[in-house]
Amino acid sequence: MPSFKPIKQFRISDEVTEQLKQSILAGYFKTGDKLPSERDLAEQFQVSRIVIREALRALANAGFLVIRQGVAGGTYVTDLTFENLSNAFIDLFLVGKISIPELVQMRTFVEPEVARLAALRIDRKRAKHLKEALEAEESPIRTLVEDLDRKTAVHYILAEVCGNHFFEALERSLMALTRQVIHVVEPEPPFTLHPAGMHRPIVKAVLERNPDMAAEAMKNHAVEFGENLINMEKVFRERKFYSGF
Amino acid sequence: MPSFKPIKQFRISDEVTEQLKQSILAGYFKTGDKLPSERDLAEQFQVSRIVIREALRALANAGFLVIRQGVAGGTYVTDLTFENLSNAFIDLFLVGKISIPELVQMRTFVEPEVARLAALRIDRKRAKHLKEALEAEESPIRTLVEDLDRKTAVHYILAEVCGNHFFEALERSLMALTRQVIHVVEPEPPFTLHPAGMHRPIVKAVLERNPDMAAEAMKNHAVEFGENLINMEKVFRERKFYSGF
DNA sequence: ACCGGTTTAATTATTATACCACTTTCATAT
DNA sequence: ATATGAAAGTGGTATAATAATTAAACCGGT
Repeated sequence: MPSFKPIKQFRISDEVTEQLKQSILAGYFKTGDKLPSERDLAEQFQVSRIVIREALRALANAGFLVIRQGVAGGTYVTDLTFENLSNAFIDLFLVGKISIPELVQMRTFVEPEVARLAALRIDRKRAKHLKEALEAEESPIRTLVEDLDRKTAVHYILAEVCGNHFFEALERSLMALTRQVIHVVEPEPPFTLHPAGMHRPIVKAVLERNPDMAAEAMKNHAVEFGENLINMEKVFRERKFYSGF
Repeated sequence: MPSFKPIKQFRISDEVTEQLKQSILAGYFKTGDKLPSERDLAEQFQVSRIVIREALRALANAGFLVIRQGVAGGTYVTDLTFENLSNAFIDLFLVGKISIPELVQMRTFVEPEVARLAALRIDRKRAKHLKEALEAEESPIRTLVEDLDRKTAVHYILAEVCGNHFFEALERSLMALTRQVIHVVEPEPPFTLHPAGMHRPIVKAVLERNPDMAAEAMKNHAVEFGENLINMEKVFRERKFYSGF
């Protein structure tokens, strides 16, 4: 007996989504281009405006489009960033599919390699950025968010320098996830988690173009920070447990 | 004069999306639960059905909900899978933010570690699965898709066994991306890309609980397969170039 | 008791229309 | 010149109606 394929019913809006996405991927619409208005698209596709809206919202949520109101508004093609990837990781964390120790293990494994690759490829311009980011870490902080921004800056630069967009995407997700963890756990004194100067040996090794030393330094950092993070979360759980009951 | 705070305008549907998402994350709706119908939600939130629909569709696209038509249909909470993560990676590949060599480099780095961890944690039941998957690889193939399914099975099992959901999620994304690449490039004879038996040394080492040997075997495999993949893509580009102009 | 068809009812999917809200542009008045 | 404000085009929201889908209940013949 032939194995019949079930009749797959697509929703009209999914069909529209797919066509629009393919138009973008094929380069028919380029970054910055404005798509026709919802009313025009409805006429072209011969469907109702709502169907068009659902398709556009789907692509906007996927990071392909930005939608603006107003007379000069409309739907514009935008450059796909790594943000959606990070959000996918964060969702997995929020539903408990990824735990903090698992995140720490991944960081401990991946980040030394990022540092190693960065040490192999660092150039003068990026070296300057790296030094500046390190200096900035040690100036007085105002808010927790600002502190985190500065502490993550070094990681971002290394990820960019490492020369592999896949590693860069992953590193950004690791940073975003870590920030999410910190945000959920709400540390009382944020200073103990990541004291200033922790990055100094890493940056030093990278600037000296010493891959092994860079990897080693990053490994130490990842292990130490990971322990702090896990402890912090443990304290948080206990605090929550005792206060909650 | 008092300093008035600007009224931040969110889209109503985003507000609804957020509330529903939080309800799910807080465990108020659990996997398998049915949300109220669109009409009921519209009444509860005091907004129109369209707003509710956009919110539900957004959460469905993010993998939190499934929507079914019909009398026993409705909106059901579903377990978040790794699929959205893979799709995010695939989108980045499709827009050219991740290249094939970068993918190969990541695989060459990550997969040996997955194999190493798997060798440390394999148990009897999983060992059996692994052996069966290896046998299945060598039976005659029917379709390209079926062939790919069987070739990826070993990787999936190892990813599951490795005991870290983050690695598992990443490994699945690597598989999904690789399949996407193969799909785009459409190899004429798929056999040369990944001959049967390639996984045998890896499985052997894992079953012997030899982490270093498992990592080494996987590394060799990843390098070899990666070279094949890159070559295949090169051939594809040239073929396309000559036939296209 | 089984098995096929048919009806029913609950739900989403789609359409149509209208109006609201936002924001740039530009003419007008001061 | 500058400020004001109307105009116009865009997405955002609301409402109402109809279509399509589908599980389940029902029915009727064998």
